[in-house]
Amino acid sequence: MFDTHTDVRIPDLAPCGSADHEDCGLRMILDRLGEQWTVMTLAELSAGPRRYRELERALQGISQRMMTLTLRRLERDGHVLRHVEPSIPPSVTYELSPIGRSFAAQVAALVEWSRQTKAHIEASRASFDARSGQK
Amino acid sequence: MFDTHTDVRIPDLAPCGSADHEDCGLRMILDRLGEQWTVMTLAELSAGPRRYRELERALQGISQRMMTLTLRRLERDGHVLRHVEPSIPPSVTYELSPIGRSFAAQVAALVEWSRQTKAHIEASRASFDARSGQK
DNA sequence: CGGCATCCGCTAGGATACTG
DNA sequence: CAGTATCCTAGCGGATGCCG
Repeated sequence: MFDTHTDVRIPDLAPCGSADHEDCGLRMILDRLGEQWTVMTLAELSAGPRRYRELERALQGISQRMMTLTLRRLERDGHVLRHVEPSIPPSVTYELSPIGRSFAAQVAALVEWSRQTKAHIEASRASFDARSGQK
Repeated sequence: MFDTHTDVRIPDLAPCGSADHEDCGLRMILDRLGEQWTVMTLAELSAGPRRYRELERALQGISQRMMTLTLRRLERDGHVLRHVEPSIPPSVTYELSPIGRSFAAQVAALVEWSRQTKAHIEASRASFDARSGQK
C-alpha cells in the first residue's frame, strides 16, 4: 500500500481548468460534499426510500432547517426524487435517483479509501502536533 | 449510463456509524475536500514538487493566508511533505507524499465522475429552478 | 522568499416559532 | 406530518501589514 513506485497511475488532475474546477463540474460536487449532512443523507437513502420524518430520526441531531435544505439541494441536483402524497396529514417520500445512486457509489469509494487511510492520517496528525507542540 | 438496474453495486454506505462518519475517517477527508483550495493544490502538486511561490502563482486568486493554511493542513494529514532549504532568502518546497498521491488519485476519480455528470446536474438544476420560478 | 498576526465581512447552520 | 420563516452566532476565508 502506498508504494512510491507501483502505485496507481494518477489520472490527470490538472487539466481541469485554471480558474477553479468549475468547468469540469467538480465544484458542484464538492459543494454538496462540503455540507455536513449530505453524505449521511445519501447513506440513509441508499438503503431505500424514506419519509421526511424517518430521515430526520435517522440523522440524529439534524435540525429541520438543514434536513429540508439538504434534501432540496440534493433534489435540485437530481440526486434525490421527491414524491408527495397529498393526504391529510401529507406524506412525502424521498429516494435516490439513478444519478443519486451513482453519486452514492462514488462517495462509498471515498468512504472505503478513508477507512483504509484513517490510521495513517491520525498518526500523521499526532506526530505533526507533537512536533509543533514541543517547539 | 445510470441504468437503474445494472448499475454498480452500491458498497454499503450506512454501516459507517450513526453519529457522524467520524469513526470511518470520512469526516477528516471531507473536511479537506470542503476547503476550496485543497483540490487545486493537490492537482498542482501531482505534477511535481513546487515552491511556495510557484504554487501561489499557479493557484490564481488564492490569498497568502489560505495558501499557507491549505499547505499546513495537507502537511499535517501527511499528504504533503515540506522541505526547507535554509538559504537566504529561504527556499521551501512542497511535494506529495505516497499517501498524498493516493489521495490525489481518489480525487481524480471524483473529477472524472463529475465531468461525466456535469451536464445532467446542470440540466436538473435548470429544470428545478424553472419549476420553482414559475410557481 | 516564505511566512505569521490582525481585523473583518459573509455565510453555514442551530434554535425557535409558526403553518397548511 | 412536512415543512417555511426569522433570528443569531461561530467560523471560514479575504485583505492588509509586519518579519526573519
